[in-house]
Amino acid sequence: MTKHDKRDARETLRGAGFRATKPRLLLFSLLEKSRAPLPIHDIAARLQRHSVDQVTVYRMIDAFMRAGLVREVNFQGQRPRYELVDIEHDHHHIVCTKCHKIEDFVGCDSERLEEKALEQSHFQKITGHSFDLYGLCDTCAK
Amino acid sequence: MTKHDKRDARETLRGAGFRATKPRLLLFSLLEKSRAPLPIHDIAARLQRHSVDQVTVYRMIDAFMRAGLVREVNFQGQRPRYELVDIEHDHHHIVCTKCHKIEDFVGCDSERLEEKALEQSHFQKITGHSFDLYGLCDTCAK
DNA sequence: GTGAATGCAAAAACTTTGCATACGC
DNA sequence: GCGTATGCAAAGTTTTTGCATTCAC
Repeated sequence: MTKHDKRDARETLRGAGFRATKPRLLLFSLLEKSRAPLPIHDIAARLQRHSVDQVTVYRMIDAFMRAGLVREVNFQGQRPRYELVDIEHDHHHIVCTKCHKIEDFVGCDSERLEEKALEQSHFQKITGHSFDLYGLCDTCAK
Repeated sequence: MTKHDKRDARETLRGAGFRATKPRLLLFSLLEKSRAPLPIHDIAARLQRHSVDQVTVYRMIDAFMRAGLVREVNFQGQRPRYELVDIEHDHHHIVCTKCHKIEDFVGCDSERLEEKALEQSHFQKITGHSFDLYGLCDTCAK
């Protein structure tokens, strides 16, 4: 993590009305470095080395979600995972059903489907969506 | 639940290699009648009136999932829900972010997206997908 | 200095496991 | 009758709550 990243994290936190505490900066850094969304368990395990309590992880994730900094992702048969929200690089996930490897992909044009759904349902407005694929990665398909 | 339904449930269970026990028939009936997928908590609460234990609910759901009779559905910030698999009437869900009402919609042509994802990723094969919408229902949008 | 945020302890909620009994076949 | 499936008890996990202390501002 570079100085630049650290300053960004600080600013983002402050901007969202948070104090830039050590546990929060560590969580930010961890999520930034992680290629895949992480479950609470993993986050807590890694931050424990820095004396951050599990309870603090729950509270930080909750606060970040409310502030729109973090997003929850749910995969079949797994506990919820969390990742930083990156508006400019929206993406979806593809999960290997065998080894649970996760990769990203972009280009889910859900607009058409949202329209369809509005016609079919008693809903007025769509505010979000989730779209995930399951399959076999190179290694597991062999 | 009609006699006809009951016979169907029996046959489906037997066909999947299960004994048609009272708790299983009750679970089947409950899921059949339910318009939305149900969380364990709800299922257990309703079957408790018929002296079915919570542990049995966990075990039945697990067994039915392995057998492909039941599918798990995950919504943001909620515990997993379960619904009967109905191959002929595949559908997706639209969830109200305010009152948590759930409706179905059909017509998610994911083939194109699956192709795109395969090109972008190191995956060989897509075996499934999940697609859910979030929004405001008629009542909550007012 | 002040109040938001944290750590620690404890409680609550959720899920799994073990085993004796019941019941579908 | 045989063996799967269940209920009950108990253990194991995960998540939430309370409160005194710490630390960012």
